[in-house]
Amino acid sequence: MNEPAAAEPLTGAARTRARVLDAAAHLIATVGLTRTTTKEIARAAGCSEAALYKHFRDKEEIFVRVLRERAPRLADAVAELPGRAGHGSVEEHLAAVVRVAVPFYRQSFPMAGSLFASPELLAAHRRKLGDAGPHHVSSHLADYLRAEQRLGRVSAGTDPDAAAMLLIGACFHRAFLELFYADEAPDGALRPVSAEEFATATVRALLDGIVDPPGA
Amino acid sequence: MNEPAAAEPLTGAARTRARVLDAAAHLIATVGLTRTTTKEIARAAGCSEAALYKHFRDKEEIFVRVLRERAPRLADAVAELPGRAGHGSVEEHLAAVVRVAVPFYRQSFPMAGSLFASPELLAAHRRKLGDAGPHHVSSHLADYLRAEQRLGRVSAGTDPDAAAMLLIGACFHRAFLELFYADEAPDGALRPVSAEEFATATVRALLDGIVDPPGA
DNA sequence: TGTACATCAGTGAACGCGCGTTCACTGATGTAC
DNA sequence: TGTACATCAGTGAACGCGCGTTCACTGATGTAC
Repeated sequence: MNEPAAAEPLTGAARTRARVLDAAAHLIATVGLTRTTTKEIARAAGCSEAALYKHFRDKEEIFVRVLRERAPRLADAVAELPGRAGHGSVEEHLAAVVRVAVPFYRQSFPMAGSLFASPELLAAHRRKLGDAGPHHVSSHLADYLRAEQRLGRVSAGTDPDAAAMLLIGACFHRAFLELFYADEAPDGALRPVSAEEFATATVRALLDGIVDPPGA
Repeated sequence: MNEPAAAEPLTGAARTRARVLDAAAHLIATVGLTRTTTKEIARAAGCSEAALYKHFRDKEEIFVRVLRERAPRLADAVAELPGRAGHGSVEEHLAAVVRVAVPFYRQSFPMAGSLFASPELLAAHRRKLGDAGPHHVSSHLADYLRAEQRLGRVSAGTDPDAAAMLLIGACFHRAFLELFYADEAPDGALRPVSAEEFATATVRALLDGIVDPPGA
């Protein structure tokens, strides 16, 4: 969430506003943008449709606010990583990224995907992204790898941007596949099946590379 | 395309049908699912709205047929790769995959993303995917890596599924970023900027790994 | 303290618009005899 | 060959529905005096 959860419970008007955003975010994720109508939002938020217009100019503003105030921010979490360079193991840090990133993308995908269903929403959203754009995830991860590289814990020949893109990309694609197949994944569609095994196997593959080094 | 392009030019009814599917596919990719209405499809296809219903039961059937008959099939291209194991270089084969996969995903994303805007469409589509499901891309690539592994050109310790997921994931994420930022990418959002450099740098990072092997 | 007024979150009912769909119909092509 | 009929891709106009939005109004809360 972009705005910190209020310490004291929201009251009155602010509370209704928050319930509307929660309801809209939940509907987008579950029944999709197409069926997230003002009527359904109001019903889920427990207010009248007319009440929506006391808090938001129009329906599009509701969606834009959902994206800005209800989208989780993976980038912030990854941004802390460079500060941890040199402590713990690189492998463990990267596995932690995978464990966070896959559920994050799985949660964000329906909302992000719906953006492509209406490009005007996409444009409105993109312009208002400051340091939370989707490319910041891999670029912060690359920063972390550069820091470890300076410490000699990542090999000098590594391209940090490329390595970060490989890892984040794998998480992104994994999340897509999990969503796409929902509960009816055919055998082998998700390999490995368990999230934990996916994290360790993916990180290992990234660390080791897939060809034997010339000197071996 | 799922169905082979007819050698002889389509005539009469079949031609109209094809134009409707082309028009719908183009609209989804450009203005998004939300604004792909029957009126717009008809206008783009050069026929009346009523004519749509001579060829398709309803609007949903148009979308389903677009997905089945107009979605390019990356999986088929990658499926040929295992047969090439042992010829050419591994690096070059993988770079070729990246060069094909990024534009493929960039083209498919709006359509796939729109699926998440209406889950009923997603379910209808998923059920009718035979061997063209999105997970087949990485699983065919894993098959290729296994073949090279048997030939000793990929190291024995490599996990082919994990390595394939890294590479395909990077392509998938790259395509997403290119679309998301369209023509207004902030500095550093796409690194490297050129598609060719992306292909070579990504493959190199995958081949080499990012930590020095113990014996080095 | 009581009274008068202002503010504002919230409502039920109605509005108009654009959507997907259906209707009765046309005109071209094919076919039987 | 001509005539009668069947088929079917295609049309313009209309339909009803559900959508986003607006309307006049209510009732609770705050405030001035």
